[in-house]
Amino acid sequence: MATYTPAETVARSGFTIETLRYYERVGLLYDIARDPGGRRVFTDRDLAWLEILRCLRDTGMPIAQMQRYADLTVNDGSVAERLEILRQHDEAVTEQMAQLRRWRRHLRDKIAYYEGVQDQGP
Amino acid sequence: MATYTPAETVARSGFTIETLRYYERVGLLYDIARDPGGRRVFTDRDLAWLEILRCLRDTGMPIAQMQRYADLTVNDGSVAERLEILRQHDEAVTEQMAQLRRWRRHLRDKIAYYEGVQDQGP
DNA sequence: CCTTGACCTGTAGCGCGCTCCAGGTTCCAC
DNA sequence: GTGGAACCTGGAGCGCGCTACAGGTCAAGG
Repeated sequence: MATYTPAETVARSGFTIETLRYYERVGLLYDIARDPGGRRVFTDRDLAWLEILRCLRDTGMPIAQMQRYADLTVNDGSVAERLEILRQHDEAVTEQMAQLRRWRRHLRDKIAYYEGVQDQGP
Repeated sequence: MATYTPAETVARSGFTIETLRYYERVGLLYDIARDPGGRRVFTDRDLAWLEILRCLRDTGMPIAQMQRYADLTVNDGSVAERLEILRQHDEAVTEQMAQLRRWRRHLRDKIAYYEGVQDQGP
């Protein structure tokens, strides 16, 4: 199984090393291996998990809920509850997108208004 | 012209009174009238402006940029620059929506995977 | 060897966007 | 005219999600 140094993991995950350490501390990363010198050794499994974290984070899931999800995953918790979390989040993301669409319409109306003002000159 | 008490403004704008006071303090609200007792009196113009602020805020514009926009608006600043800000923000919102769409696809793949796992039973 | 730089742990601090006092006024209903 | 709610100002505090030390270890190149 391929392994990755912290620097490689930073490059591949897009998280900073500080964020990775922070995530490990707060329980979003678990069982991260160490080499004999004490340095972190990341695996493909870890990178896959980091991608999930990035997905959840970048779609606005709070850390507390990510912790819940992480806990269910590491402790072989209920698949049903994991599904529940993901489905609810999917709904939240959909709602977020709808909201953004509505506001963008607003924004574009405003832009059109200013374009009209501009055309009429000062 | 219709006027509104702080409580009415809270109800109509969706901001808390604390947020309204904060926005006034940092320069996002300007020339808010006072009644003889010193209380704020909001007008339709203020409510319209609050809706713009809500649009910008809820689509992720940082306060510093809202301040720039507010400054241009209150001081009759360049319409071209206001347009520039709004257009850039429109692009940012569009990018944000595209990102969300991509992540949602991811999320749904994950959900489908768990549904498969669940069907196979324990 | 010695330097250099990536990495470690533990802990403190920060920036953003509010949010919450403290201590006081004003208004309205009774 | 009294009680209570709504409001005021000024300033401190908070929650989130990192981010930045301090002080040290380890590994590789010259």
